Amino acid sequence: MPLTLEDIARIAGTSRSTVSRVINGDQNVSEATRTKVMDVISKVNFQPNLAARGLAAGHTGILGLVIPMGVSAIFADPFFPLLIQGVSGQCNSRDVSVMLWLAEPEFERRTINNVLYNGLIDGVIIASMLTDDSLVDALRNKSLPFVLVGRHPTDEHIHYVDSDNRSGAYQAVLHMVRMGRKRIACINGPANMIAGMDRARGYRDALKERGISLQPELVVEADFTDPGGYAAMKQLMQYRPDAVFAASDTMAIGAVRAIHELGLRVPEDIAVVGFDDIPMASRITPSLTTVRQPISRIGAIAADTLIDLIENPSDRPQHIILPTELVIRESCGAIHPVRS
Amino acid sequence: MPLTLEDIARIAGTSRSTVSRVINGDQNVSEATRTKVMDVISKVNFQPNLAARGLAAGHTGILGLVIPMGVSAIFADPFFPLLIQGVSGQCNSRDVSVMLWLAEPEFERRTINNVLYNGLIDGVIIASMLTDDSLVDALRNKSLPFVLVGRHPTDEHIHYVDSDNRSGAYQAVLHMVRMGRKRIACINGPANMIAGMDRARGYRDALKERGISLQPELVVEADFTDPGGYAAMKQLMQYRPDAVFAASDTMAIGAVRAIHELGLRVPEDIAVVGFDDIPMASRITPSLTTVRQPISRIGAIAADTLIDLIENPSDRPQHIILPTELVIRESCGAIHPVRS
DNA sequence: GCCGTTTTTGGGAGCGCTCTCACACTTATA
DNA sequence: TATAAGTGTGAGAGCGCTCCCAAAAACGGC
Repeated sequence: MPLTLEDIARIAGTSRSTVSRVINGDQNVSEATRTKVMDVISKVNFQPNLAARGLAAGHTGILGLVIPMGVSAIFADPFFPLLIQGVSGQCNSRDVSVMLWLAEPEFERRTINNVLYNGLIDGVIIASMLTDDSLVDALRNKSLPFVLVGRHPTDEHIHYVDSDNRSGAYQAVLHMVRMGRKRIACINGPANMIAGMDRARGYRDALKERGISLQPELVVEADFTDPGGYAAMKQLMQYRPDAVFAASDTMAIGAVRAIHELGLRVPEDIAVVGFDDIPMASRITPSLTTVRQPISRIGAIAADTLIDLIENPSDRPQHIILPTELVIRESCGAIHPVRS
Repeated sequence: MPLTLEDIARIAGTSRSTVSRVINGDQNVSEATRTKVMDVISKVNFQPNLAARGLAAGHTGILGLVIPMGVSAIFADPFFPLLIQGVSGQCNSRDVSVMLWLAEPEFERRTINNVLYNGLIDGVIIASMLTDDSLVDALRNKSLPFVLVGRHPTDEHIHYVDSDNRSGAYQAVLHMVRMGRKRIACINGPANMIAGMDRARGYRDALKERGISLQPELVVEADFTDPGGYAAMKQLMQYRPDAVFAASDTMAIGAVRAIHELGLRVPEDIAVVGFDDIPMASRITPSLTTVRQPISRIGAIAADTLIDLIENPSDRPQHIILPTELVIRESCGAIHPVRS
């Protein structure tokens, strides 16, 4: 049977209130009492009951992390694991616990209610990234603090953390233009994901800036998976691209496989640039030029932002965009000169 | 301000107790009262406060999932994501929430206390797989129900779910023997991980059964990562193996890269078999023969076992070993005949 | 030493729920 | 018709904590 505050108080020869003060770091406790109570606490390894604390205090020190599992394949991508890691790490050092919801579509309705109203969660991080997420809509009308991973396309009042997808894609495509590529294709993410939209925008901006007209047939939409990238590339081949920008490394790797299968070479025949810089990117042959985004840091900052927000609800909307970085390797033809 | 049971009772014209009965599915409520209360609940979208419920009932309907993050690289492997997915899915359908702890070493002490004593968690799934995990030791002396993912090497009273690592490795190695390989190397996992030990045992058993003497220099230990497999393979090459069994696909892929880099062919010169059947296994060239283990199912079954255990603490120790399956592809030379 | 302050402490109320118990009311049994 | 045995309901206590308030102790300045 676990001990209670009252038990500790009895052993330490003081009162429940004082023990509570010691645990919560209240200043108004004499040094003598504090050390005595601390001794008892560590001797019996006391841990206050969080349910009781949550009930009495009105907050629990737990934060929710909601990840959509619509495509279960999405977990094959290292994005979510890294995000979870970032969130969890930051929460650990801020003394906050993480509750994870992998929101499967059929449970979504229940998930929403659980997240919003059960009183266990002080706030929530939503890793949705859909342009029209019903969870986000539901949260907007509630008082529960929340932070989005991935910017919100319209509502300026929503806090979010994202990486600079547009600029990353822009740099990547610009680089290929500079390398002399003329027919640069784009394997885009799904249209209902904001990151996909932003990367497509960067692609278009780069072409436009260089006065290259956009060829609609050179842009195809895929689902961020390897097979998706593979299929998209096969489809693109008929239009004879000499370069391709894929909105994720996973798709880029699929695209490279498709290119090789048709007997063409990367980068000599077709240059390939991905997005994310997953570990695999540097290991495939040829190694993949890609746009690095700090996924784990996004998670950490989202957690930080949310915790600040919970402690200080009056904060102005936080819109944090982390920089991306073009990592040049072999697949874009910049390192090894073209052996045509 | 969220509503309480009392509010619902007032609106429905009944008492707090009756509303509580309706919510918890008590039989002794008249049909009329039940529907009336249900109507109110769904109309105002009432969600009972879980902290209060936890405090009053002594359990919360939350289960912990502890994952060691010692090696952060471990998350590059799809194992944990799939495990999380399995646990989470099963918990969703059993109406239980999941609290995730990525236990970083420096926080481990705190994690242990949080998990064991904070009163929020009804039970915990430990995905440790170390042969000597201090968390497991700590839990053994406590009354908190827990289930291990990965069998426990010594204590028969501990509940666990695991896949049949020994048999999987045994089948894999036996297969290579049958294909005529004479010098079969083994890239093993770390010695302090039980899965690594079991797979090494399967390797040894297969050799022994076929009367092949174990060559110690053909067995090296790596860390389940791709670079680890790559380095291990480089080291093995001096002993001229004609086949290699890697204890994970990730290591196998690293090994294949090492082999190719030295100008040798897979499977013609060296056959390779991995373990796990990650999605990448079927996509690399040559496609990887591997041992499939049902990771997501392990997670689901662990969750199920734990929930049963919480509801019925008197259960006898559950030791569930799920079967593994050899998936034959190109890298072992069984599909395409050896072009020597 | 006395009075006003400040620091430290203890007790009470109450967070929103569950669970036990007692009471009212119905139905079956003798 | 009286008694036993359900069925449905409400009130009360209490889960372990925080927070507020008032009392006690310690401190300072005259």
